[in-house]
Amino acid sequence: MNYDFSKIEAKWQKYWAENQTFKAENNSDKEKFYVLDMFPYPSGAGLHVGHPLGYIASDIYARYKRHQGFNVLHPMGYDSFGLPAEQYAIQTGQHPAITTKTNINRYREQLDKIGFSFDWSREVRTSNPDYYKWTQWIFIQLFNSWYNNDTNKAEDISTLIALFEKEGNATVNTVSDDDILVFTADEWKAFDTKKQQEILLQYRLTYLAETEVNWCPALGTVLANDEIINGVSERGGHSVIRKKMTQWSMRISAYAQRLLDDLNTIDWPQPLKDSQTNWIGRSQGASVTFNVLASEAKQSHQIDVFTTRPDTIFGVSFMTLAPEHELVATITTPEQKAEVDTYIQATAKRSERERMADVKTISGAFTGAYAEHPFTKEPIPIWIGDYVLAGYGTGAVMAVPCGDQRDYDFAKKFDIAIPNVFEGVDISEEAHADKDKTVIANSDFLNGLPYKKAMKLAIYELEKIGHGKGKINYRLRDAVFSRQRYWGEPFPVYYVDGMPKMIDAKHLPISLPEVEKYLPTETGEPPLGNATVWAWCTKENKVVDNSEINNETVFPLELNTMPGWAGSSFYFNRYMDPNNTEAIFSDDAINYWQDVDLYIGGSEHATGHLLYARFWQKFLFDKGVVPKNEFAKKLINQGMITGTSAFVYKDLKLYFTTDEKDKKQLSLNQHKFDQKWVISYNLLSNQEFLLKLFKNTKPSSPGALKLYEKVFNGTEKYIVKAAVNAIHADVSFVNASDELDVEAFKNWREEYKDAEFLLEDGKYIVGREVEKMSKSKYNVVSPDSICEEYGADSLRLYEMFLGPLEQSKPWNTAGITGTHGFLKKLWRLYIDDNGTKFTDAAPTKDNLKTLHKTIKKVAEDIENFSFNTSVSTFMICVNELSSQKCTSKEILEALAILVSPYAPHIAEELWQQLGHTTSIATAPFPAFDASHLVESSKEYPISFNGKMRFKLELPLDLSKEEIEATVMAHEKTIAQLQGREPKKVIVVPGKIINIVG
RNA sequence: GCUCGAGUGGUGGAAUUGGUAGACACGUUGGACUUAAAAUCCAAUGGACAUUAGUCCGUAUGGGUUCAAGUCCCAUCUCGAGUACCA
Repeated sequence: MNYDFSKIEAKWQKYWAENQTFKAENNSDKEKFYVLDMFPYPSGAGLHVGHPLGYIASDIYARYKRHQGFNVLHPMGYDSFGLPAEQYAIQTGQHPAITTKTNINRYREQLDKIGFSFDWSREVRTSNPDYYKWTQWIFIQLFNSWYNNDTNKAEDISTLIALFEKEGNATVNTVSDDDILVFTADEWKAFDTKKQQEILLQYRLTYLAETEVNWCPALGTVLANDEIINGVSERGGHSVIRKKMTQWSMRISAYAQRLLDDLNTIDWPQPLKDSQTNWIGRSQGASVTFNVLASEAKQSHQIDVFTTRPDTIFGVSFMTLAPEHELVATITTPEQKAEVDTYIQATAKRSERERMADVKTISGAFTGAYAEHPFTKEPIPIWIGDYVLAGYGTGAVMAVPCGDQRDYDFAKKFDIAIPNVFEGVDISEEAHADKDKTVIANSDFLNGLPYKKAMKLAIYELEKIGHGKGKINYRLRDAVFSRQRYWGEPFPVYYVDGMPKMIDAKHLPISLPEVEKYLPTETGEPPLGNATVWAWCTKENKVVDNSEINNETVFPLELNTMPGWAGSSFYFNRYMDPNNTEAIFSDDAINYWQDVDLYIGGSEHATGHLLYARFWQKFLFDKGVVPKNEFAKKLINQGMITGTSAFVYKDLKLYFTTDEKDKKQLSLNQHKFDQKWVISYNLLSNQEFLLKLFKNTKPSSPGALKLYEKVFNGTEKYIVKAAVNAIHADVSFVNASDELDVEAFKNWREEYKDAEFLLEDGKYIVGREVEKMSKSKYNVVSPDSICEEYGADSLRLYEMFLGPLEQSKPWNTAGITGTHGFLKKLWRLYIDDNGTKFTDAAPTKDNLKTLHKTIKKVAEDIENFSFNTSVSTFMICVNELSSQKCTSKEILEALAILVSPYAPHIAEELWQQLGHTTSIATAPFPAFDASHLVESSKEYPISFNGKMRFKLELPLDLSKEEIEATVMAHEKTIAQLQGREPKKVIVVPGKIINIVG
């Protein structure tokens, strides 16, 4: 009986589905283990072999944990709201729900073929109203909360109102909007409801505010900071401009410190933690207030700055404001107005991208105004410059040119003084930004102090005179939560007199309305503005026709939708109890499953999904909804699988040179053939071949003829070089030896129908290059085709065999014959043409040694996520057992279980052939017994001066002295030494012997 | 620029605490079987020299520590990822 993988795999996939083998129970005496994959966005292109890499790794781990007796939760679902489906809808009119469903079905089909042990009864789709009901629910919880810095957690908004009623807002310690009006308890009570609501919005964890946003005109929506890469949109690469809009925002800044601190409590990759740390961007320093010197006509103003170097405050020689700073217009003197206005206009025109690309150009303008130094009372000129960002800190800096390179460059350019406040430091060439070992000078009371002490004292003195205080600043901005798109979660929000009101949670979900067109309306409103049934009736508590809006009982609904990250910020919790209609999940479910034990996914989500999900988890933790402050204990980033592109070479041109290095001659003396040639890879550097080719096709043009004469009749020796155009060939036309199926290629590309292929040894060999897997490079390999040709087990093994999980590595289908051959060999260990081979024979010593060596290594490998090395271990094991002619059932049963997490189909089949009637999935993992590995002797490497010269088998119970004596007496040792007396003999029992001298 | 990661045969990679560099595969070469092909099996395969025995070189480069370095330290180069005027 042969290894018929397609029959076996179909059989067991059906068995698992019918028997719900991998259904996880929420009530179990077993210990829980939660293995999670980042759920995919179901794109129209389907999966390529790179996508399942992480899923295979997590599946191996999940299956291993089942063998270890855990109750394993291993779910899968779809992040099914998103831009591509909507873009497609705009182009074709097809409802995104339909495309999304089609894509999901295709994904499911592909996933099923690979044999994952997902509990599909728990599938979630973020675009499903049963699911986004809870996205909306969390939004309402955020709206009804504020952040209390005293208790350091989110609290219900009612506790804030109680505070206001008792003592106003002066003493409230919170994270809120910046420009907050201070009021007393009496004033609060006197405010009308609308005013009160406006004030509360400034404190809520999700709030509506006019913010400067990243507007992408091409996509017709705003983007979050993490959706912009190098100043253009992550999706599509469209330009992004800054624009003021009223938007929902999430007050993630309230959690900045906790998001930073708790990174220490989770086992996540360091690079990922680093990038979150970076993104949060905590910096410690002080805020300092400068008074603007009032010119006669004007009232006094103050400018707040944030600085990390209050110790250098005596080095301030000017101030710089962002061109957008609100005070610019007010303080600019009439004489400078024209210059300032010109500058502001010029910078406004430059896009974010230009500004970023052009860091070198220093530009700015003087406002004519002066501020007063808080200590020296000296006047300080106030400039504006676009190196100061409006969005960071206060949009203003105190410039200390001696200690900051940007300030230094600015001062040089505009000829501003550069006072030196560092002891013994030369600043004639550049600023001195180093903090350590720096001693402050020329700074009144700070003189002679090192950086740290000066910093403390400066803050103390600033506080004393009321001109500043210690402050911690974060780069992390509040996250814009509104998108002007159709295919996203609707907000459970309606507007009364311009103020947002939450729909009561019991009326959720608020389902996405139908629209005629998915584009913005003619008046520039988001696509939901096209909906005709999109108003909230407070009497009937349902969505009604827009015509019923009377702003008394029926009100307009919010037109924005939520961003892509909304639905993915809590799905891991929803999997615990995904079909619950009463609650986001039951108490039993969350208390049992708690959190994710292992999360596997791509590193591209470092500052998006993974930061937002941590934020929501912390919020839900504060509200007592979830028991854990962090949702995933351990996280692994799988590396990308790249493609191995194949190239053919056309448009052959020859260059002649007399010297390998003489590049000048290369550009002269060239000859292009008229023939339509496609030349094989190795011929490109074959002198003999190229010369012959040139000789045989004697050119007709005078120039080329001259060259011909020179090369063949001249006295000088020429080196010939080929230049070609490389074009991609579909990788499916290329075999394991890089040989191109020329006929298939010709049929694929009409224009090469009559081209002449210059072959080597009768073959056309392609060039190879590693590139990202993409349709346009014709290097995409789909898992379906691999499953069809080699089987899912071969695919699973091969994906793991390619290399370490975290590393990126190129895919080359050629190598899969290795793991496929292994499975055949494994099969033959159990079954051959005459049927099953296993017997009740007692295992031999060698059998046991091989098995237990394998058990030990594989268990260690899985725990360390070193899946590639286990595959080699299996190969070694099967090679050894084969040559031992092992037929022992005891050994073969254990081996089937070991292999089962990696190659589950063949393992199930062998398990059944061995006589079992239940699935192998929960068979206990074989126990390791070290006694089988105990050796009595060791083949010692004998080194001379560190170089291994020969090996010697010696009993392990010899003492150091005995070993040394035996080795020194050995004939090969004597031969090596050739009469020399060794200086030293190092003996490490059980390891090595090194003879020095 | 800054931060992090990585450089090992023709290729993917192994070497877990400093102790036999190149496991395991792919590819290549030769052989067996076959009318032939596929499949399968056997052997060789880092480089150079050598009839053999063996010798020398070899983990990006240059130094260092050590009886012993792919592994530790210093410097340099190259590639990849993230980030980018963050005051």
